Amino acid sequence: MTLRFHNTLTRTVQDFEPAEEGHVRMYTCGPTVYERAHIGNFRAFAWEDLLRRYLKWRGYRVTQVMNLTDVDDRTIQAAIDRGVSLEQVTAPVTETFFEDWETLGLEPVEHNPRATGHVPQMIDLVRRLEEGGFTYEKDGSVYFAIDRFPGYGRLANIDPEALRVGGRVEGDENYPKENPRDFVLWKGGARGDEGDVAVWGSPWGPGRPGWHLECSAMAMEYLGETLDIHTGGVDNIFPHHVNEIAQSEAATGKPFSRWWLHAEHLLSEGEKMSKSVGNFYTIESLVDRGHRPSAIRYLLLSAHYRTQLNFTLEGLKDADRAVGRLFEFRRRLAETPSTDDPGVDAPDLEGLANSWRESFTEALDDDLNASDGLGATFTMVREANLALDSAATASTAGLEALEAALGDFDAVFGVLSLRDGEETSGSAELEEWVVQRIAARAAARAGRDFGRADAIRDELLDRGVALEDGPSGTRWKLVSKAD
RNA sequence: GGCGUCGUGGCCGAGUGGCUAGGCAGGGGCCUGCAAAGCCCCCUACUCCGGUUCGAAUCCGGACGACGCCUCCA
Repeated sequence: MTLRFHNTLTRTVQDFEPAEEGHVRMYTCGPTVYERAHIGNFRAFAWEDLLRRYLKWRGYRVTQVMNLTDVDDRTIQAAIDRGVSLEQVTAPVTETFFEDWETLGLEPVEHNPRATGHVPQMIDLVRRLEEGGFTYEKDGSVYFAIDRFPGYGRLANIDPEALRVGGRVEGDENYPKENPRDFVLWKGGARGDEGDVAVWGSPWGPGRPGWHLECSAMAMEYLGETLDIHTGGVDNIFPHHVNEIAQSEAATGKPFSRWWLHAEHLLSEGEKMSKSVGNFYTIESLVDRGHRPSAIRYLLLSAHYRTQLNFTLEGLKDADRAVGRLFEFRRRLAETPSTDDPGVDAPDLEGLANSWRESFTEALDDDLNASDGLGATFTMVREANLALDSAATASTAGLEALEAALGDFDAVFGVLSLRDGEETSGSAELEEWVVQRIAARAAARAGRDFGRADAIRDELLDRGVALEDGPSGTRWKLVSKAD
């Protein structure tokens, strides 16, 4: 089968081919850095990371751009409220954003342009639009006239005539538009309330760029005039992406992006996340409560990206167990004695690995069906466990094939590599103490003093250390602190 | 009002016109000094009402319910 994605432009699943063979140019709508991002935001970023990793695993070179919106109404308001500069608002938030990014094991993308660093490019774009006759100016602001762009709203399946005029638009007297459906490219004119928090010079006088403008300008700066894939959350479809298309295609006369992929929202405890309901989480708050990042990442990726996913703390616990199962399996592979004796490998481990790869590829090729891919992986784990139960040793080639399969799985899902870091104690003292207690317990068991042995095991468990007795002795692991 | 998505077993979540998703939880067993880990077995569902069909949870129609967007929220 071929790789295919759901394209919001056509509302159908289409075979995917980048314009340039073997090279995917991808743009991702990034965060507005006015306050710390929450897990809902990270559902989209985690999925985009899965998409990126899968494309790479399929052999494509990926050039991805994710912008940082560091100037908009909210960042400006925050700066005014606190009496600080825009930079003083956005710099710390940007820093925590990338901390969370790293916590979740998201790969760095090729470019993270800031809006404030690309104002000249944005002004250029507005000038092109002006020359093309798509704009009008009023009181130092420049607007895009949507009725001069045929096909406006196609992405969102919106009929421009039917667009309701909301009270919010009428209420913004700072930007009087000819047509309430038009959008601002350049916000100029007198904005006494904003002071000089965010002001750039332009051919139309001092002002600042509109939100939609920045993505088009930065995407074209780094990726050219036509992208292969543009991603974002469903809430961005209208008006943001509709407007990006309008201003980009009006300027260039070329399709702006060949595929538009949109992630559904994350629900929290059954309803939309909000601070008032108290179901609002950040990555940091979850980690502080003892949840493992690998579990958070797994949960965010476990449902198909085009379905609403219900995030619950119980679900997070389930996810933690599921990752643990994969982790245990990989550990078992590493501990299974291997042999090069060709007669030994009665269970066909290489066959299991191969059929996994086939199922996994089929699942992910189908519009990134992550749940199906996970299902295939767990099926391989169960069958391989069963095969290993029936033999004391396994062939080197078979074990290597399974390990390679898990490596491939993790190149895409990235949960085992996160768990690796979480399993180490990080404390030499703890480790030394654990080893001592295990030795003491072994002595008690040898003397058949099981009461004492169990007491030691409980003592370790209180410290978050679980023991497992196996043929080759006792091993230990850290348990989740979350519950 | 307009546009759109969705209703699957205790929970979470794939999928398909007839053939086991998967994870977690629960019950029984094997293993273990007892556990843990692992394996086996069980619990086997598709909101409701019509229709199409040899056969529908899967297609069509309707009802009910949930959710999202409708100018700057991933």
